[in-house]
Amino acid sequence: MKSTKTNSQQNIQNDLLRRIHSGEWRPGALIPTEVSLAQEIGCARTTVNRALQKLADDGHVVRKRRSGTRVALSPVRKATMEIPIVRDEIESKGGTYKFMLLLSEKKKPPLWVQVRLGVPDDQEMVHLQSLHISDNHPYMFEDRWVSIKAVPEITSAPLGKISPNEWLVREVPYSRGEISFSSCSADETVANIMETTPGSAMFLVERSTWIYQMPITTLKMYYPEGFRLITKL
Amino acid sequence: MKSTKTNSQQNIQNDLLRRIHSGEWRPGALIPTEVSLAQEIGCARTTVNRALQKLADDGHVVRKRRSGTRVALSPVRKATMEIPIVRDEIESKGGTYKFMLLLSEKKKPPLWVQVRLGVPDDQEMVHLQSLHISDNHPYMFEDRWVSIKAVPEITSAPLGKISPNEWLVREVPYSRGEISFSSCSADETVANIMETTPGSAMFLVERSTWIYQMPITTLKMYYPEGFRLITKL
DNA sequence: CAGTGGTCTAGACCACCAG
DNA sequence: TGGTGGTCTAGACCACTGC
Repeated sequence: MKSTKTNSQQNIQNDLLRRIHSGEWRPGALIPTEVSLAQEIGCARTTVNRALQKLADDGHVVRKRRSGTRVALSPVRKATMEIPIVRDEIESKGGTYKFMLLLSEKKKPPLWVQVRLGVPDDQEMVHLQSLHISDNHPYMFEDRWVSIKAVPEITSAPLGKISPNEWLVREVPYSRGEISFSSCSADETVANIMETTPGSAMFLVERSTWIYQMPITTLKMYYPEGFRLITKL
Repeated sequence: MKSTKTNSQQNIQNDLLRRIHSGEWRPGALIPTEVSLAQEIGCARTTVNRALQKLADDGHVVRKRRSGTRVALSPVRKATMEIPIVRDEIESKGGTYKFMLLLSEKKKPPLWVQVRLGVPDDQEMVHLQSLHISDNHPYMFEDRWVSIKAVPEITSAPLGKISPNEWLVREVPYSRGEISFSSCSADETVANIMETTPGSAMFLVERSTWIYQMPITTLKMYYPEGFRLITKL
């Protein structure tokens, strides 16, 4: 009747979104059932189901058995964001990437590492500090701790040539991770390394990974003020 | 042969993930085709397809027609994070939420608003500043601009009682949004409002929304140092 | 051109839960 | 208990792309 091209899942999804945005279905309102939508559109229920599931994943609708599908009350719920890989990030902006290992030592972990990863205080780890450079300017300072128990090969890895991150990503799989974003003031050490002034507002990304309960690595990444992490909704 | 329970998409997905994490398929390696996996597992190809698509969505594998499915080289690619709704955030921590409107005026937008939203400089907007409070302590400071053209009702909304965010979410649908995270130093105004010291490192969240090319609103949310946004990988 | 993933169909059965 | 979404099956055709 009114269908223009194909009954693709994408078209159906867009159509449903349009009807939500147009106000045809207000927030909280009940949407027709999958069966009736399929009849109206003239496609298989499976196709409608996939479209609605996608909309539910994106937080636009809320689905419940028996009671049906409703337009979400708070459409702003989730955002999928790309985790920046430093080298790609720099090179995609046209910069030249360099990396410098500043420190490599074997040491017992400080308190924040014990807390983040859940490791005992008497187990030695590898402590790495490195600077990521874009066009000869400091771009990000990385302070990393790696579990020797989980990754014994780390002690003989060629970390002068390849960055710890790229080495670990290539060599060590993980099953679970956590990432957090916050702000912090630059202490004197970090300020010196990043060529900024002590007390300036740094953007801090922390990441930890595990392989089935066994801690692998945790790190802090310090970005200078002005760095922005952007994502579409 | 070896299957234990059901051939659910979830089980298959977990099984495939396990085989990736165990090292059976190394990063960059080619995974068997959907057809052969379906045969091996004893299920329909559709089911394998859905499992693999999910893994691709999560960034664990990369799929290409004709060439097949490979284990991703950089398994850390995307993270879906929950966008904090201030009231929920506070109340879920057991705090008491309050909200205070500090400023409400009609004004031509400053440069940063023009840039973020793409609005002309001569079109008046509503400028709102409000403070979100947890247990009588400043929690977040919000600096918002709303397009009168897109939302004429804003001028008569009861913004003393309900927060601008909750009012907009309930009344105005949007089709596109952008959100960004960064750090900044507190200027004197913000420091006073948030009861912190000027120069301290704030965590800044900016959000803008549009409805089909028409700008609706943009805002900056200032969180104090110590605020962390956490997400699982 | 042939083999891979991408997706739609039609039908079926199941799980949940408001009435 | 009946109606809703959740999901699997078997089959089909299409779109892309490396060979």
